[in-house]
Amino acid sequence: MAGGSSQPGRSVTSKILAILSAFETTRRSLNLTEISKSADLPLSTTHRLVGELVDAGILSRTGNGGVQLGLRLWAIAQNTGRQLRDTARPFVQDLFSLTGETSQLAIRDGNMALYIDRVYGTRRVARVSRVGGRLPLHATAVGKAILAFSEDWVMDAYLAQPMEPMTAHTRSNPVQLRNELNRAKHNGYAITREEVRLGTCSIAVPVYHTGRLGCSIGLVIPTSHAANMERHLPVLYGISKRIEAATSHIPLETLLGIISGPDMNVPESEG
Amino acid sequence: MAGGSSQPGRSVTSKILAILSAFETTRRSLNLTEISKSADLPLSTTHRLVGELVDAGILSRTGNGGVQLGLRLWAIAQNTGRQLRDTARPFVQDLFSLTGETSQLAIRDGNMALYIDRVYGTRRVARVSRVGGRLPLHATAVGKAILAFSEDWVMDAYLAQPMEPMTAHTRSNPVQLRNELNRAKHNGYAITREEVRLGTCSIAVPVYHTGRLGCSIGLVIPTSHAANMERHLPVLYGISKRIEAATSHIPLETLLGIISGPDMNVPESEG
DNA sequence: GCAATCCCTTCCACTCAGTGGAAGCCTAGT
DNA sequence: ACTAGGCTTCCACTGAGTGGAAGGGATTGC
Repeated sequence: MAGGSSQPGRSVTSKILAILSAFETTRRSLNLTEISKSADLPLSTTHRLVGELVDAGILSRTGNGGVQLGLRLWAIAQNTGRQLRDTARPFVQDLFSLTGETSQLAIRDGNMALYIDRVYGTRRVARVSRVGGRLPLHATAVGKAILAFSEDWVMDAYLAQPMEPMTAHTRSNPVQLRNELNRAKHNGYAITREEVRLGTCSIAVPVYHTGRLGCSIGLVIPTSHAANMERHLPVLYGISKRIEAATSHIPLETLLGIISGPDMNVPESEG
Repeated sequence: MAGGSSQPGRSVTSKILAILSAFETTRRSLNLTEISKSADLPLSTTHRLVGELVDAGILSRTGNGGVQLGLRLWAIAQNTGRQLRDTARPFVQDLFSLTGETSQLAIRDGNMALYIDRVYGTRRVARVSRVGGRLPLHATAVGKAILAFSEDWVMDAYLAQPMEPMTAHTRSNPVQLRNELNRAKHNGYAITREEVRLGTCSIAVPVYHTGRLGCSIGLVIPTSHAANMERHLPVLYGISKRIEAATSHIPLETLLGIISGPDMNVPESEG
């Protein structure tokens, strides 16, 4: 190839992924040069690949010479984990209607809580989590619920790795966190108080599937009226039970679309 | 290459797209052989590419040897058109809360209505449209609203091409449809009666953006109580106005993520 | 128990699709 | 007119990608 170099060991597939990943964090449109830097590809290669992806509808050009993710990609990706989202959504809506608080559904994706659905009002509120976004398991209520109610090896593996604090209130000490998770396990629910972001608290409960934890649902509540968050527990438990009933006939795998990426892997033999 | 053949003219990119497209229609997981057939690729090539995509998290393996779309792809794709979805969603929810009927938001994607959001209750109802799915513009109320309230060239171009009927009630005659669209334009809303599927009717109104049509919102109503669908018009107009207000500060392009794919193209000079 | 079927995985010699440096363009700013 | 930044085109080279064929492994049928 030109210059004979061609950065060996990189498959075309990995290059395409690198280009898509450039859009994983930002919601802006990017120009060629930015993509080429972010994907660490020569400009001419980026140019050609982006051109192909645009033709395919995976990416699309904006007016001012930028590039962003295309609707075709979005439409294809909508089929991922559709069963869980389609089934659970009305219940998450109910949760919002009954509490008036931002309602969320999350699953575990490796070491992160992946937000699958989110229902909120028109009132403008500071927004950290977003559908498709991830937050560390130890900082969020839905995450703590996932840790507390999964099989023991999940909590053990998670506590063994370093944990970044997000605010001054975030529990990042393994011993302290283990205590809190055990308490959550005993109580049947998890809470956070300004551990993701100052000004908001949250409360979450697990949703089971065939006896194991499937996902978790929770509320995000401004600190100003989070004094007695536990008043929402009856509703949370009720919705959890209803999601459990509505999803029980669907195998867990097709529900979640299987956890992806670098994983806290399931031990080879059963734990 | 082996055999020296290598189906020339197919870029790796196009092969990857072909594999992803295999999942565009089905929600089942597919096995290698099925993918290889659907994408029209040799089995060994499919095997290698699927392997790479699985490693990247774009696809994921299910327990029983199948493959389905991966969460990573879904998470990346969530950034597409996020502004419109995030902004409009609470209003679509309101629409549902106020009417109790399945509420939808759609945009035009080429010759199809692309469903961007959908809010519905827990009651089991027959479901044709789905988020990320497409239906022909002439068969749906949201589609008719899009045709009726877009610039004239859109309707003209659409009526010039053949239209498939979906039920016995679908308008597929261009003259008849043009009359109906003009009537819709005059009335300010569009309806369908069992034109997508027997047993359901629908009503929709346009949502404007800087004077032009941006998207449309509508309700799907079982024929059994669709006698006076127009009773919902005040709510529909109210919600439309509120979405208009909430999105007015966002440029149309970043809202929609630009229409992709083979298009009824915008005429070169302004029409 | 053996053959048939289906599907997945591995191998490997061939070669063309993909490559990326360099040069050329175009627009905007000074 | 000159500079700077970003986009597009060109093209000779070559190793990444290719796919037919053969090998496994599981399941079914008789």
